[in-house]
Parts: sequence; structure tokens; C-alpha cells
Amino acid sequence: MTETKRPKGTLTIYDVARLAGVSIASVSRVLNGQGTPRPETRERVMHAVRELSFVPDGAARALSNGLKEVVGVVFRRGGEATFEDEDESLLFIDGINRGIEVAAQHRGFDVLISSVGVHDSHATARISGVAGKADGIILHDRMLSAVGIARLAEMIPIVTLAGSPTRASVNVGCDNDSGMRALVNHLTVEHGYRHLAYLSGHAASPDNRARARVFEAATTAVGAEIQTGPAWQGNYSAAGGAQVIASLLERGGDLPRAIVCANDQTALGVIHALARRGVRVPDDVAVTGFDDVPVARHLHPSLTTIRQPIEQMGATAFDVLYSRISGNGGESDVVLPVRLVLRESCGCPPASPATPALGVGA
Amino acid sequence: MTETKRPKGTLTIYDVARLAGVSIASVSRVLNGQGTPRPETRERVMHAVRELSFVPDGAARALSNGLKEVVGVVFRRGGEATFEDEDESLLFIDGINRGIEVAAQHRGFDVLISSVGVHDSHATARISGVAGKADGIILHDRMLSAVGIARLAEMIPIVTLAGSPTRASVNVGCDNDSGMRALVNHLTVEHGYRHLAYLSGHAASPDNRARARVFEAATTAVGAEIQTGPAWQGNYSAAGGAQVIASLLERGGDLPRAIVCANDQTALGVIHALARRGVRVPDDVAVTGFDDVPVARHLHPSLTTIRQPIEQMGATAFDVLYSRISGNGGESDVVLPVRLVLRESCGCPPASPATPALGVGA
DNA sequence: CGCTTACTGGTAAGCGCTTACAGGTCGGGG
DNA sequence: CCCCGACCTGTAAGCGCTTACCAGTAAGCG
Repeated sequence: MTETKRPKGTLTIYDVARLAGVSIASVSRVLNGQGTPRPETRERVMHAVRELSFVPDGAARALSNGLKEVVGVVFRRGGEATFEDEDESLLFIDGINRGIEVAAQHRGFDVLISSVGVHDSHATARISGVAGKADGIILHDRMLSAVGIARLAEMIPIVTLAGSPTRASVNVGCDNDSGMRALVNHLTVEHGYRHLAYLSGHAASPDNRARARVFEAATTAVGAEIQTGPAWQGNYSAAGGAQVIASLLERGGDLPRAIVCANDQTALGVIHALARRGVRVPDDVAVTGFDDVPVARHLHPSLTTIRQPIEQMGATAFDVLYSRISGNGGESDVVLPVRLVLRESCGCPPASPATPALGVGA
Repeated sequence: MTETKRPKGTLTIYDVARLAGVSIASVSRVLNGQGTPRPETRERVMHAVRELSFVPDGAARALSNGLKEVVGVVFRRGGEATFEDEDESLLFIDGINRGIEVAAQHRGFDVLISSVGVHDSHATARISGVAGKADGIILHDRMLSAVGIARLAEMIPIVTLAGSPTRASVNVGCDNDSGMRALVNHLTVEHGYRHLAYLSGHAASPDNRARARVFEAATTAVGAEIQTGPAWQGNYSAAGGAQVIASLLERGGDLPRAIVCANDQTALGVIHALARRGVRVPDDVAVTGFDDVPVARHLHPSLTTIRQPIEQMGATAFDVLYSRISGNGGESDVVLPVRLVLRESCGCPPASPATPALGVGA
């Protein structure tokens, strides 16, 4: 018991074994619940472990088992060194990551997060770094080209989020089509708006492209007019949305009756910019979002949007990846359903105050 | 060149060496930029690496080097299985984590995220799990008791965020005192409000306690009246803030002239709840936050709050941890400065529309 | 009471990588 | 023309842990 435990110098299973007077194999067995150790053995080991505050080394474990119990997640960040104001467009990503993390915990996995700056040329290197430290990786939108994915997929299972399917990876996304269709239908048919615009997200984003395409198809199908062009190019951020409105108004162009934003963040910026200039939402211009991030309901006016099952997308991405990691073969792409959430910003009446719609699950 | 590469079965440095016709030592040296390989050797190795899309195994590397290049981050999550509406209180935490992550990248580290449910009894186990997979860990508020920290700190360097300092760990926090003092001063002296209340956060949170304490001291110092008691107990979430207002109003109690919320999320819920009931902010009741999360500026009215350098706190936490990991000794606790950010919710006039205050970094 | 059966616990072989050390090659000086 | 040093490169040990395999022990049975 008078073991001199070195305050530095890593503590290993050997130290525990010595203290407990058993072999390292027994320590390992007790720690992992393998075999059937005698109660006494178990007791001695546990005692030594507590005594030393021993925590087994994950790297050694991983090397031995061939399983790190880590999934990597890689996504794009706004700027590089600049902190302020840049990172407001990440609500959605954070939500997804949370879903991944919760699902991962159920399997004893942890999540290794790595973001890549917008113009970071080391993206591939960074992804490789994560790949080496994980059993599988989840790539958010716009991280790697199809061939890049294919290459990497030879080393490690990959799941993409809102990306384009590859034969080497699985994609998890949501049903942009029916969401956008429901939204346009609501605005044109139920509210009767005849003049709309789509404020787009990143041009390269598959989600954005799908939404834009369906927006155009659906509006023209009902004979509504739309504004388009580079002036309506946003970037998924609030600043981007506000910027579009600012230039538009400065140029003295007239606003459409309804602005369909590529995501909630953009809508947030748009509503804010309009309010600043005295344009009333939804009376003068209706605004809608996409995603239904948690703050959407707290805006003024509260935001009509398409609810994506954000955390569930993350959880699904993990589950699919996990089944690939454990070898249970090839699930195919997953498309999750979305739902139109009507609030005030489209022109619908406010919910009754009696139902605060706050913190009350379903 | 007609190597049969097994699509399964891990690819190792041996495979690369064989393909390149060199030894594994050379491969390792090329990959890590050690030694001075002949250009030709380097070329052959790089070619083989690309050919195979080889990514070295992080676990093996870590085992060999004694460095995983991973920091763990652990924090509390809202609910366990329930997804909806629960996780809105994490804006602040996400911001910090982002800061950690960016700082970590500069050192080639990645961030291992793990959350613990509010009532999760496995907290310690979960933290140990992360500890085994990382070189050091950062603990958010309320994760572990002082003695728990002390024990774990024998195995691995620890930094706490907004926690209480221990001799075994370093704490990084922000200057709650001067922030709250500035806020109370602004409300009482400049706006002349004489009747305030503090809507608290988690009772156990050191930040919350500090803010509550200073709030009381500062208000009584200027002779203002305050409402207190269990009715004003929130939990850092929007739902919690809304709930407090709801009960208060139902009970027919009268509202103070200004409500100082423990954080921005709470303020968000409060503003929303007041608006639903027709109480005007700031005309009838002023509301303030704490943190200055990105959405604070987009609220209606925009939120007066105390800006914490959120991402910088994360970055600082990492830097401190890193210096402990690399053995460069014991920095001591860090307290970062905060700043009063005046917007509309306290009764100040709106900023001029000409300065949209959007996306324009300082 | 001796032998079989059922367990428990220990020994040692790797997991993939880094790196100290030794061996081989080549060029230049004596 | 031979020897030495400078440089590369290869061999092998070891990082901490899991686990197959075997030895030792105790209980069960004839």
C-alpha cells in the first residue's frame, strides 16, 4: 500500500495490477466486464482503480481492439481568425451535431469535431487528420468533392449530410422538395401572394439548389411572378440576408410580396433589415425561413418556416454510420420528412397567448 | 504495382512501405517530415500514400508518441431523449466550443465533444471516457465537484470554464462583477429605474451566483428596490424565463420596471412571454441579458446585454490547457473582461438604420 | 479418495506507429 | 588506392491494452 505513485509519468494498467496484487489481464477483465472474475478479485481491482484514479488509455485500447469509439464530424465555419459576427450561421449545424452526439453516446462513442474555414485550402488535410482519429466520419455540406469522398471512403466509412450521394458514401438529407412545395403553396394559394422571390443560400449547396429549383417550379406552376438573379444571392447567414435587402432597397427596386429565404438565419437577417427600414412584416412583405431553428419561434414576428428534424438528422447520420462501422452493411440514402410550421411572418394570425408555444414539447 | 489491396482489412504503413519499396521507417519519416529522406524516396512514398489513400492510424500514433492531439470538452445538455425545444439554451456553450475548436486547430488538436444530460448519473463515467481519449479536458460549468476534479486531475490536465478554481485545475471565466455592476448602474442611474428584479440561472452555477450577488449589492447600493425569491428562479433557458413571467402574471403580481436576466436565452424567453401578453418592452418593462449571443442583436427589441468574449473564452481555455499539456507549467486562473452593450431592450434609442449593425465586424 | 469438469487467473503475443541504433553507400582526403 | 565521415535507410523495441491459450485450483462424481 505504500506504493510510490509517480505524480507524473503515465499511470498504466500495470500500476493498477501491482497495487491490486493481480495480473494485468485481470485488471483488464474487470474493467471491461469480460470473463467472470471472483468477487474478491473484482473488489481489489476496483479499489486500486479508485485509489489511483486510473483511467485506461483510449489510444492503447483502440489500437488493441481496432475500435476507437469516435466519430469525426467536419463542417465549414464562417471566417478564420475573425470571431465576432461571423459565426451566426451555425445554429443549424450545431443542432445537427448535437443530434449526432446524443446518438453516439448510446453506443459509447464520442464525437470529434473539426471545422474548416471557408477558404481554408487545407480542408483535405484536416479531414484526413480527423479520419485518422475516428472510426468513421460525417461530412456536412460542401466539404469534399465526390472524388475526394470516394478516395477517402476506401480508408474509412463516410456519411454525408445534405450532400450529394456517392456510391462510396451514404447521404442523409431532408425532403426539400415537398417542404418547398408546401411553403410556396401556402404563400400563393392560401395567402394569394402573386409576387415572390427566393433569397438563396450558398450557390454550391445541394440543399440550396434543390430549394431554388422547386421554388421556381412551384411558383411558375401557379402562375406567380418571381424575382431572381444575382441580387438575390445570399449565403445562409443573417448578414447575407440583410445585405441583400439593403442593396435592394438602396437601389430603389421594389420588394416582392413574399420573400422565401433559403434558411432561418437568412430570414432573421431579412426581417431585421426590413424592420430597420420601416417595412412591416408580414403586412408589407411576408418572409419565410427553412430549418426551424429554436429561435425561430421567438422572433418578432415569429417565423413561418419548414421544420427539419434537425437533431434527428444528426442522430440518423450517426446511426447509419454506426451500422457501416460495425459492418452491418450498406444502408442507402436517407431522406427525412419535413413539415410546414405556420407562424406569423407569412401573414398568418398569431397563436393564442393562452398557448405560449414555449418549452412545451408537442 | 499489381498489389491486391484489400478493400477491407486496415491499410497500414507496411502496405505503403511495400508499395513504395522502402521500409516502414522511411514511410513514417516522410509522413512526419523527420530526417532528410532522399527526394526519390520521398517521392515514392508520397506516391504510394496517394495511391492507397493512406491515412495513418491516430491511435497507434498516439500510443507511440504519448500525444493524442485531442482535447475533450464536456458540458450539460438539456434533456436526455427529448429533442424538441430542449436545447435552446446552448447558444453560449456552442460559441465557447467553437472558440476552443479554432484555437485547437492552430496546434493540430481536434476537439472531442461530450455532453451529459441534466440528470444523467453517469456523468463521472462519461467524463472518464472522454479523459481516456484526450490529452486534456475542458469542463463547462457544473460538471464535477471540486474533489471529483481533484481526483481526475491526477490523470489528466483539466481546465474549467466559469467554474470554481481548484488547486488541481485552472479556471477560465469572465468578469461577472464589473459586468453586472455596469448593467445595474446603467439601469438605475441612467434610466432611473427604481424597481428591479434578477431572473436567475441555475442555482448551482458559479456565474449565476456571482451575478445575483453583485446585482443585489449594486441595486441596494443605489437604493433601488428589488423583487427576489423562488418566483424569480430560472434555469438559463428561454422556456425557463418565459415560465417565470407566465406564473408571475397569472398570479397577478406586478412586474418590476426592469428585469435583469441571468443570460440572453432567459431574456429571449422573457421578452417573448411579455410580448404575448401585451406588455411592451422596454416601455413598460425593460429587459436585459448577459452573454451577447449572436442573435441578441436581431431580437425585437434588440437586446441590451453584457458581452462576454464568448469564443475567446473558449480559445483561452484551450490555450491554458495546451500549455499544461505541453508541460509549460501552471498558469493561474484567467478572468476575461466584459463589456456593456446598449441596445433597445433597456430603453435606449435604436441605433440609426444607416448603421445596420449587421455582419460588420467592429 | 482419485480423477474429471468447470472456473479463474497469468503469460505473452500482437494492434500500427515512432525512433534509437546499427548497417550500408558514396565521396573526398591522405 | 584505401579509409573515414556524412548521410540515408532498415531493423527492432516498445507505447498500454486486449485476449487467446494454458496452468492451476477447487468442486463434483464414481
